[in-house]
Amino acid sequence: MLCSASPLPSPPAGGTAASDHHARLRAAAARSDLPGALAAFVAMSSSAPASAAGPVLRTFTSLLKLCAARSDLATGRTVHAQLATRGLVADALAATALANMYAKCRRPGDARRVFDRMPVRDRVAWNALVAGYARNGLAGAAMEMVVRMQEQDGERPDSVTLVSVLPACADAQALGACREVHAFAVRGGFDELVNVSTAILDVYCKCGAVEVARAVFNQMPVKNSVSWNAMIKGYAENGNSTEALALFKRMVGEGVDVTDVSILAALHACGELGFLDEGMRVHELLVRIGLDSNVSVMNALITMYCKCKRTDLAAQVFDELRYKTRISWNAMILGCAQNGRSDDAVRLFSRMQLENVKPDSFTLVSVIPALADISDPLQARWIHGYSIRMHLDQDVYVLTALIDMYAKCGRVGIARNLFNSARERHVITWNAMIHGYGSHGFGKVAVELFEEMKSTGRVPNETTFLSVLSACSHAGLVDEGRKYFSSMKEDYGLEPGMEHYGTIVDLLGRAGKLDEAWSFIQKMPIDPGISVYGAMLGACKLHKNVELAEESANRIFELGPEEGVYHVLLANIYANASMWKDVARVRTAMEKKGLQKSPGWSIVQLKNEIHTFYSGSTNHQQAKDIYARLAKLIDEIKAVGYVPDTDSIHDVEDDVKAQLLNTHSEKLAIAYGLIRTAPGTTIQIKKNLRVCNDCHNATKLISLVTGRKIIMRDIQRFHHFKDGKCSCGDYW
DNA sequence: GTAGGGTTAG
Repeated sequence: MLCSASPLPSPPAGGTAASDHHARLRAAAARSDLPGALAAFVAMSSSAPASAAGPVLRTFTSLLKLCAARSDLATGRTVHAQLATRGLVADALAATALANMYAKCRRPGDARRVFDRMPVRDRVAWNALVAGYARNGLAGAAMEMVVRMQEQDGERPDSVTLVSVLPACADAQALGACREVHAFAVRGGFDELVNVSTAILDVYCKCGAVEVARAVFNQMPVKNSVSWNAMIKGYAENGNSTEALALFKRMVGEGVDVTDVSILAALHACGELGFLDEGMRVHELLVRIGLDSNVSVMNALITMYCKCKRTDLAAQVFDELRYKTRISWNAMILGCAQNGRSDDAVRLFSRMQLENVKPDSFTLVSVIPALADISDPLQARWIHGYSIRMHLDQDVYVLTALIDMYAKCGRVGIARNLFNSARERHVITWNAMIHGYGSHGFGKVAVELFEEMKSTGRVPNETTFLSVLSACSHAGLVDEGRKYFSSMKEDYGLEPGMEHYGTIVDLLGRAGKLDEAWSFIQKMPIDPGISVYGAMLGACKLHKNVELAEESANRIFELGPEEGVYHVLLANIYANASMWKDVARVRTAMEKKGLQKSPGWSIVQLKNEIHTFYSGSTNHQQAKDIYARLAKLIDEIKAVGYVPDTDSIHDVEDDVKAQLLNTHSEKLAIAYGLIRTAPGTTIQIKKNLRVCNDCHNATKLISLVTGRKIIMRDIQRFHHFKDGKCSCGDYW
């Protein structure tokens, strides 16, 4: 059964046809022309007797190599069958090529079967199996094979073995195994080889030991582009984009060949750091070295510009891209969505479909948040149906985005149904659902879900805690919130971040425990940021505490906020206490710093249209009807006890104050919603700021006198108004 | 016949 590869069998007399086929096959294989090679192969096999004039082993192996490169399992199997009829499958060369083919076609089990039938296995065969397991995610098996090749066959691993098994160590996050391989490589002198040392430093990076990797890198006698790239990438992936970029610049400076991979890593780092100028320099460089024809590089360039908040520059690159891949579209859509350009994201998504580019889960995960932001229930339902038609609705990423979207469209019930029907749930899926409940004020349900999550063995992360803490805050669950905050570090070893501290201040502050909130801030192990003092300031407004408000505001102003909201908050707190001089002082300071208060707007969502209202806006087509309806509405709610809350307005007479209040954007939006919808229809409003006290109060009464349910999404959370009450329990 | 770095995600 054993067949030797050499000497080459000579063609039988008159077998010119067979050798012609053979020559054709060799030529096709050399051109990487698999169909051509296969055609010649089949012709040759049928025209010549299998025994004598059959193709020589080398043609088999080169054909198998081609199949492996193209993951063409069907052709690979044909070749396997031909080898079998000739009794060649036990040959070391053929079997190794076969095992390799199966491994590259994602059939490690078949690779193993071929391997097991080999009567004698040499080091190359072992190596092929190790590499096969490693590349198919079977890290444990790959490492085990390295042990067995030594124990079973007495084969010493060589450099190929090491380079093959190292990615498996990374996969398994096996730092210990990596150290072992490293030690072995040093003992055998393999670390002199650039590819071995590069693979070692790469695995150290992937196991989080970047500094060890750097030591290996520094000691390498010879480095090439791949070594530099692995090290740069290592820094970038371990959150050290600064060092990644520095190393990239050194690479350029030392004249090392910059490749597409180096550029990809550099762009990634620039994006992470938001370094637009550096990013543009990399852009120039990549054009100079002709990498602007490389789509992957251009896609990374789009992402870099988006991360630097320059969707305009990204769009320019995108538009000028001659060959766009699906990833180009995905990167651009995501960039728009993450820069608040939800409409553009949705428009691009439509264009993508017009141009017949098939979306994938990445596309949906990018466009669904944009639709969540737009909050149009009709479009929400449409994208859900679309995800189902594309068979992507059970993809965890997509599903999680859908849950989040439904919650943001005010449909927590649908979100929960999706959550329940999920075949697979990641931590983030739980987070989205918990956050959904919290934002709607269902703090108790959020807490129950959190408990269920823990009891089913899921490990919460920082975001889970943020969601559950914020849920507690919005529902006034102070004790639970305190408990979870300490559990974070004690039970899960998670270090609270600025946002967690801010949420606890919010929790305590809303509940009126201002002193406790203040001393909590004083004891923080990290320097409190604007968000923390901002939460404190909000609580001071709610509970009318001027003294602590001033303290908090002063800290905020020292930190240099970019928005005028904090000045406005402080001015309102002074106004409430009738401290008019202070009001004027804060206003002047705000103007001096050139800070502005963003104008408030509300949108009302009708069946398939969205209408935006600004405070006092009169440019709507039906403005007259709207103001008339609103006036009537105010009379109706006054009859059930509405008293305008003019606290937040000053400098003008009382009747003007009431007038100003009555033209708040949310009231206009509600009035329009009432005009345009049938009795009993739920009205859905979205507001860009926090809803004001007076509008909150008025909306409660409007829900009472009209018998309508009103769902209002403000910047903080959702309010469900029904029968004169709000789901937030007046606690927001 | 086996082999190092690699674009988009909640």
